[in-house]
Amino acid sequence: MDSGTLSLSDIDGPFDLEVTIESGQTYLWARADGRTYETHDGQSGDVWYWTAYNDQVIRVRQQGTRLEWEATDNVESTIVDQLGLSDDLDAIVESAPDDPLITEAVESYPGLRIVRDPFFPCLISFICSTQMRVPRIFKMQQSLRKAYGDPINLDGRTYRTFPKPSQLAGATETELRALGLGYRAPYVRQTAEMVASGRLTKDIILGQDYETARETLTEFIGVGPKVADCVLLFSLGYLQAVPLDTWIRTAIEEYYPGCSKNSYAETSRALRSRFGGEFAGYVQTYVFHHLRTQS
DNA sequence: ATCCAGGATGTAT
DNA sequence: ATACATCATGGA
Repeated sequence: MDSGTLSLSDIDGPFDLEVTIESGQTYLWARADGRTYETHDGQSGDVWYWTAYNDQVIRVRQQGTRLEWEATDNVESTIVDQLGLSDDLDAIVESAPDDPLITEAVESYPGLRIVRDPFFPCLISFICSTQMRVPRIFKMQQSLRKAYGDPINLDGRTYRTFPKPSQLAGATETELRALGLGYRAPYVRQTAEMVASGRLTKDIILGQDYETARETLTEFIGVGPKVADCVLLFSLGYLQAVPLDTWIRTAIEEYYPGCSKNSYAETSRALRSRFGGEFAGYVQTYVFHHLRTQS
């Protein structure tokens, strides 16, 4: 086991571990206290969160300006990357458009950062997210770990890694339905096969501009434009991506009716521009979380 | 019981 | 290209 502490006073802008992990942008971190996802008890200062993938377990907890970690290896750079700690959040917030909804959303959740989940787990989790409530999406990912992941030990406790592409490709549709995936079961299996085959990789997508990358991602089964945007934003660092989900579409109707166009691509362009362009995905995530926690 | 959830796919036009 | 029905599951 390895461990260490990251000083959060060295990064640009604030950081809040709880709101970052529990704002519905990642379904790959779990609270070590076993409490339900989205508890929002505001007392997560002592709560460890864990994630596991690629034979690696990571535990983190925040205490003020200290981010403690324990892991199977030295994961400092991984944590900095996955939790968006190298983003200049002060500059991003400063550059956000100045309208009432955005300002209120951004000011309500200081330290909310965009995560960079590992590609395959992010892809699978958002394929599972369609027509599904947030807490259940999280439970589905935990079920996939239990059924297909590898047990891995850290400091006397056993965790399960998120399954690798080959592990999920070997699942049957019947098995996946038994885990409660419903009609998403064949999507998950087929997409896992595609990733395992290596004919469409993360690096190919990363070499493409934003809109091309979104089109390419929809080649995966069960991935439409919205899920593609989520993967681009929450895994691949396309911070201009604005996933158009039901919450954001409602916000468009109420606050930005002019952005409502006849296609996903056009509406996306309009809202992306309205949300400031380069970091529109950040704005989208603040607004999404704000709308969801207000009602 | 009926409705709905961070939508995508298949089919018909 | 665009419109529409259909797709499981569990919680309210």
